[in-house]
Amino acid sequence: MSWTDERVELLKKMWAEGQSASQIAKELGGVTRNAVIGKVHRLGLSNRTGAGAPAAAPAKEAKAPKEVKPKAAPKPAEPEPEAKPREPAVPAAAETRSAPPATRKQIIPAGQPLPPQPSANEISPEALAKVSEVEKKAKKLTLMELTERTCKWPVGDPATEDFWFCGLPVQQGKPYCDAHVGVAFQPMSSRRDRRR
DNA sequence: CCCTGATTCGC
DNA sequence: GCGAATCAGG
Repeated sequence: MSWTDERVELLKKMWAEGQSASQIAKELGGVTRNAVIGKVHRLGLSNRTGAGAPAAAPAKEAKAPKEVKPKAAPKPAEPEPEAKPREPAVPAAAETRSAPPATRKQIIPAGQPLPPQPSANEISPEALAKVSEVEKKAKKLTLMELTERTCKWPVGDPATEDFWFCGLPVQQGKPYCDAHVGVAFQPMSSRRDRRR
């Protein structure tokens, strides 16, 4: 596979969207994430400086255990005369980093406080708070978009438009992201069996 | 162990 | 230019 125009464009697009190199590699196919990263660098867009992203470049030096190669390459800045407006067509799949959708309507209606799963009688309020916070950042994936590494925590009512899966990166091994693991796997404290 | 991007360097 | 190997970190 070679870097055709289209492939490069897709690469640029996805990189701009904040996709990881490995994800891009998967999408493109025929390349590894290393290839993607290498290309990204060659294209000179290693900085994912999108909108308002703080480009704090910490000076990290002396990290070459083998050879010190002071790469004195005076590269001031590349304005990149890109006359290509990004189409914000789909607000639903908005990225998380730069455009927080301001006032998000409360996802969980008061009448139906209990989200998905089961009887999480008493989960630490902090965990719950974490969840509701995370849900704002959720990728909001559909069933088909889930992968082995996306949080499969369902949010909302399946019978409604307001239903999606978290989709954030899972905590290694687990089926859920960090926050949802917190409420999914309880310390099994109050798991008292009521005698029936 | 899973992942991330960054860098080097032989090709 | 390309990207595997490696590095450095989460």
